[in-house]
Amino acid sequence: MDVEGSLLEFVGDVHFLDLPPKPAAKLNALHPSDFRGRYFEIISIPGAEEATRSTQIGRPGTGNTPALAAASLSGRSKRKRVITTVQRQAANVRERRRMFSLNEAFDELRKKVPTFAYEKRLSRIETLRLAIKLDHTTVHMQFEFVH
DNA sequence: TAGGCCATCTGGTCCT
DNA sequence: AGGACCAGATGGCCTA
Repeated sequence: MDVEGSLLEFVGDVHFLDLPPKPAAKLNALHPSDFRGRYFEIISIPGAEEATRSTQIGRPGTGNTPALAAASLSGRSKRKRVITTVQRQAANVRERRRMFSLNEAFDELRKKVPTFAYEKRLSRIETLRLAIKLDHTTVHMQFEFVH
């Protein structure tokens, strides 16, 4: 595998330096200050944190959503898990935290993949693909060294 | 303006 | 039961 050639594929697409903060896209967020993106801090929603720690989920019956239809097709239970607004907000907070940590991991990975001083930072998919290529190259080199 | 990228929301499923 | 994980949908930002 030609790593250098692979790296060249990313010319013009990569940047070592941080880009200015990018506001979150969704405007119907939970809170007016709920702008973050990967560069923003995760905020807490009143009530949501509490709901995260202690929640009650009602199960009043089944619905008829597309998702349920999909569940039906896959042979899974049709029982719908109904949650309150507060519980949904808490789940959203958890999901944002999860994605935040995922992005932190991506940032860590970006630091480990050698790139040129591009104008843009590596995208997530580029980071993964480059890391895979480098890993393959490393394995190949180790194999040749041993044999 | 189209396409790529990303954050967020959402609901289903998995797992403890 | 409830949190974690996942994927689809949506919409904003940016660049060519």
